[in-house]
Amino acid sequence: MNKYRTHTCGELTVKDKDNNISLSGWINKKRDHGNLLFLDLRDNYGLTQCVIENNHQNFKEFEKLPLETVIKINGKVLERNKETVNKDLKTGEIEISIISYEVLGKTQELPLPVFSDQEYSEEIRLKYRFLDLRRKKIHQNIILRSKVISFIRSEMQKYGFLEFQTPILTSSSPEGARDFLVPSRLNPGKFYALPQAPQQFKQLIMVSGFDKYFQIAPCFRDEDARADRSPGEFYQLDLEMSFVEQEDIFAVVEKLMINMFKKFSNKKIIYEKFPRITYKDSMLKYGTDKPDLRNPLIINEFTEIFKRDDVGFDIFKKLVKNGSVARGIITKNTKDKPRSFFDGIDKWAKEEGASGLAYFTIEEEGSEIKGKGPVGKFFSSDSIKEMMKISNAEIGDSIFLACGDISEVQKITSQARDKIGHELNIINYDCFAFCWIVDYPMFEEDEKTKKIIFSHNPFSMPQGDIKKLDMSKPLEIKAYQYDIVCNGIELSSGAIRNHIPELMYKLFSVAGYDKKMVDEKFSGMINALSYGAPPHGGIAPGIDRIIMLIAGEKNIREVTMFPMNQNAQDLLMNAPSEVDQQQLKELNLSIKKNK
RNA sequence: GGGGGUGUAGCUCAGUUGGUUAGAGCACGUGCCUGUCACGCACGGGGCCGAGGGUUCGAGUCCCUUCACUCCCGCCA
Repeated sequence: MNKYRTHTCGELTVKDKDNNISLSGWINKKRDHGNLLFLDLRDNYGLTQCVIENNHQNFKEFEKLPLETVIKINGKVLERNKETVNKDLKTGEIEISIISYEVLGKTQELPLPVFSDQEYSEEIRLKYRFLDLRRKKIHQNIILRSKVISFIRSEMQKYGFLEFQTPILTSSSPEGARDFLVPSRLNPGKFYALPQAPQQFKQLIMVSGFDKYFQIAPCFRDEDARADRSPGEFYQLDLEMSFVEQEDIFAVVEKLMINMFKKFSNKKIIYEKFPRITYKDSMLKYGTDKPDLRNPLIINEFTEIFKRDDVGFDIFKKLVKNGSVARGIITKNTKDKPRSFFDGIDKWAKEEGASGLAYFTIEEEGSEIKGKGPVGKFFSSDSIKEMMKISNAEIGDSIFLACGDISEVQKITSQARDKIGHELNIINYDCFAFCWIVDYPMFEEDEKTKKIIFSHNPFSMPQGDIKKLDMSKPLEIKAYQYDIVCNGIELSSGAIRNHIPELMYKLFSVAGYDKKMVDEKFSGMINALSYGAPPHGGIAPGIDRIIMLIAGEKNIREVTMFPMNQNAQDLLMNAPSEVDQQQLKELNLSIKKNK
């Protein structure tokens, strides 16, 4: 028999009535009636009410045990009478009459209460993460995470994927995020880098003939944090398949996502066949490549309107003349919304750093269509009709307008979609809206340097006839590159890879890398592709974000056991920390002190 | 690197227009209480009001600097 317990705190029922049992766990809560004391004992599995009376020889001493003390209780299972049953507890029909007990782990005064639904500062939560993790909600989130990961493993195996590990100490790559570097003792002056993703390795696995690979892969990127982005490290479901096209990848991932979200969440999945939206359309209609499709609002292109002679909105007309674009959002039937609603949106836009949002409401006076609102008077009846045609707007709807350079307008209209949708309460938050964003451009122009750079992954396969690709117009080349987005959160990106070395050199040369540089920086990859590489492709959904969505959490720390804070510090383990001079010496490093 | 928010008891927070001894709930301590499940009641201990400087007769409150946490922008192929 186990020394500490015969049962867990979540399993005893009336069936165990009159049995002598023992439980071990934490004192979750005490209710001390002076001559009678109730104690809720908690472990990973649940809560059991234990009771002790003042005729017990240790009653006085027992009363003094602080919350969160770990104790073992020997006792007898009693059926509760009808009036005292607690329906909220699995074990609510019984209680344990305490015969004897033993303190297994004492506690100091708690820096944060475990039994409470209060919110605590991140600093205290992270410093005492082991206490925080005892709390119900986050404890359940972490268990959910474990279950989701197990589910992924078994599904992937069912689909015929093999799980492999890839190196953690690897080489620095010139593209992408900042690397974490690890100095090499045996190779003074040289560094390993932690992988930003196992990108090259998974391609090498395909070249090695393994056909279908997956891994719950740790990824390391030295970039600043966000609510949905852990600093330092995160996990991806990294997968890669040989002899496949884009559609084959989509089929596997859609199946996995739908099975997973259905199994672990009750929220509705709006589109079981994920809609495909081209990057170009997404940027136009939603102003971003991670649209939240729960929101019905759509951005409309109105630039041409401001070239008309019967539109007198001079600020926008002038901007448009100089190459700016004008786009707008229609809100349905908002003619009776108070002025404060419209001005609130405008004010908000200004706070977001935009020059504000102009607006008017479409109204009918007699048979005349008119714009009502601060800028309504600048639009002729015909021009409003044209805008209504473009946007399917009707009488009683309102139009919010932004004008500026294209990236500025995309940004503010995208944010305005969220803001207005939220204010109008037209977003159904109780569902999942997945979509694929497809046809990403291979290259883009760096806004500052005006250089041509890879827009996503340099290893992606360009679309079209490979032999006829026009490298003189690189910005027109699309790639077999795709993202999954759910509820406005980018879950993953992937691509069909370029497995043809000559084509790789060509594409790299467009981005300013000559053959020598490519050979040097990507020697492993290029070399491998030169010895018979299969066509292949893959994707890498972010595990942490998937769990965030399923758990309904807004912050990634709520689904991460031991996260770092925003400054990439681990307050529990005190990392990063200074190291001994001796360690530095062995690594051939010296620290330059900042003044 | 830039912008916003927050910082008051162990924890979560209140603190008015600058005004005398800085409050509440939980936790902790003492006492009472035999059916609670957020048990109840009474009493008590506990404060560098994030730190530093300034304005003022007087600063938790106003100003400046700085630190911490957080959200956002940049960044994240």
